[in-house]
Amino acid sequence: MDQISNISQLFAAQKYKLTPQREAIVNILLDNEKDHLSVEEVYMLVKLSYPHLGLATVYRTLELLCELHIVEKMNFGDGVARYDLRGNDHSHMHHHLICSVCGRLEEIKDDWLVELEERVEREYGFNVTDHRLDFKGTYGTCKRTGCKKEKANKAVS
Amino acid sequence: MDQISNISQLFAAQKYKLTPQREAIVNILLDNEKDHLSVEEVYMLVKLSYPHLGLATVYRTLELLCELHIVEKMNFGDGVARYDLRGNDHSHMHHHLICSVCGRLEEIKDDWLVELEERVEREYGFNVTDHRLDFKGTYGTCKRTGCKKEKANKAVS
DNA sequence: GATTATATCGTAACGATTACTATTTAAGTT
DNA sequence: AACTTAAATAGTAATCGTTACGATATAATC
Repeated sequence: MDQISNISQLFAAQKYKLTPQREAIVNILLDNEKDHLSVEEVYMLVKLSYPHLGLATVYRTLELLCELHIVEKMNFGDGVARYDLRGNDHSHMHHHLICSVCGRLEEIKDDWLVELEERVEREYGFNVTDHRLDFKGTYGTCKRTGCKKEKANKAVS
Repeated sequence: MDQISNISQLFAAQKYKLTPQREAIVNILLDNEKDHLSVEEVYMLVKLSYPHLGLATVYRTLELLCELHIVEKMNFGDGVARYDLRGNDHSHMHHHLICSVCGRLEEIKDDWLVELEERVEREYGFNVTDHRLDFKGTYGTCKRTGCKKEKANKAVS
């Protein structure tokens, strides 16, 4: 099933309406799946296809998408909330690599934490429902300031 | 060596002064090592022993401590920055368990990620300098709303 | 002791987010 | 189809954490 009708069903299941505004916002997120957009960035992009849309609606819609576990609200330390589309199973968040030279943010979509979660359960009596794993560091190719240009676009942490 | 003289040396090494205000703030952090205090909380606590201290000084000092890698600035999703004392080796941040029933925040001080960091290096050509690992979930003892009282104190995420 | 740099204080300014009121749109009812 | 009720949007004002700024105080240097 394609993403948008999948999401549409999630809305319906909770008696939420997939209004044109909400659909426009979801499409922006799908079109920029690789990025971690801020509210302001979503707002700018969505205004291209839906000029009349208000900022408050973006905030409300992203909050709703969060509640439905379609996106994850994250904070990478740059003062704005960023939103990350969850996978189709909506189970866990992916892991992140954050380059401190160029600011690039890459995702690891596998779940590397299965074993550690079992260990947490065993040793701490703690049942894990979600996790967050970020690595900060540098790409080998970035050590010689290879990709500083990107930094302006998405400064992170 | 005790913590405060250790920190004192770190200040001196970078030609920063350990003023009475800064020392008062550091002591609050040491006295509440287990917690993850917000700026406002540090401000309230430090005012008990140093009533004249200003809020801006708290912000500046915590920023400085961050720069010296004595504390780590974190964001658990409740809208305020929180600060966590790093270990004595100042190498890596600890992992966190965040209970979604009671809001409790526990630390795992071991580093469970050595292997995964090697894997990141190998598979992604990414050299890790720091990491962040949070688990969200529930304690077995919390499943029956065992400790809701604490929630008011430190709502997280 | 004069000079210069560093740190603090209090508050104003800023910026992201939330709250609020009026208006619009959709859904349900007779 | 008109009426009623509920849900969603728009625009903006208010809130709140954080940062910036000018004035003052403290410490270091000569």
